[in-house]
Amino acid sequence: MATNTRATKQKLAITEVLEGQNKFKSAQEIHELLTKAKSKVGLATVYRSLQSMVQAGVVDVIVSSDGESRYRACSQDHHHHLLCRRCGQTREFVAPEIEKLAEVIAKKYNFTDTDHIIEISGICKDCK
Amino acid sequence: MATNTRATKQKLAITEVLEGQNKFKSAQEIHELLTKAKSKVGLATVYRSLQSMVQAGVVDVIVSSDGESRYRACSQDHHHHLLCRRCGQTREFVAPEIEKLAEVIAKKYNFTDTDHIIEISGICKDCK
DNA sequence: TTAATTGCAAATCCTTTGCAGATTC
DNA sequence: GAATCTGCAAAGGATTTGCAATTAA
Repeated sequence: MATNTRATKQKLAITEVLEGQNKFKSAQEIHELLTKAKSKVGLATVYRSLQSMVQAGVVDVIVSSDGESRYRACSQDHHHHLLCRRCGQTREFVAPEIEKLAEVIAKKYNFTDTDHIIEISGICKDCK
Repeated sequence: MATNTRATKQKLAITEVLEGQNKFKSAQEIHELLTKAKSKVGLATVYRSLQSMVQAGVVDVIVSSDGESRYRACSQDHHHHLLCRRCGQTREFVAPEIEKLAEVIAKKYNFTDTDHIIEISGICKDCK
């Protein structure tokens, strides 16, 4: 593939927006953020840029359960969510042990560049 | 929603097809299989049935990297998935340690009746 | 009977593409 | 100046939805 990549205003703007986020965002959301930031970038360009950034390894993607791809600048500390099925409240938590285990499991099956989704749900004490 | 579910020929046909598979299949593939098997079932019905089956917990779903959902009859044991972001191949794994950790974390925040979603993604060795 | 389910086609939603003009190197 | 980008609008592909007809209970 084209290992070539030119530094354009659009790509810089996208990179900037991505770095201001700590959660995965969809291409459409990124496009909205750009618009709000007065950077006019076409939606198609957002998609194309994100694509090349993923290939270049500077951006991470995940596909959510509704089939939408979500992007985030690589290597940031991430956390996970604990969700109450009744009231919808969420809490964030960090669990280094789980991170490590996930890594070990991936390695066991020869997977690299790993990422993971861990969501725990239950009934919180207020709803009990 | 509707916890009600009627036993229709269509659902039976879908169940039958699913049970004859050991790999995740997309709704469209399942629809094709049905057609080949001389079971005329509308595509919309396939989607709707799969949806309710997932809710009922008798079918597993995963979303592949191209945004397509794939379905498979649940296997007995509780397991998780390792997904290759590039080719979409999946492997199942069981990790009692993770189960335990998830439980511990939930308890720490006073959550009960817990459940969890754990998906690890990466690039498999064939795609590297 | 009657509420759930189906099939069809139209409608959505996210994403990709074709192409002419604007840009970067 | 030439190879890449961009923007726009049209095209694609998966999934959903409206609605009248059908069917299970």
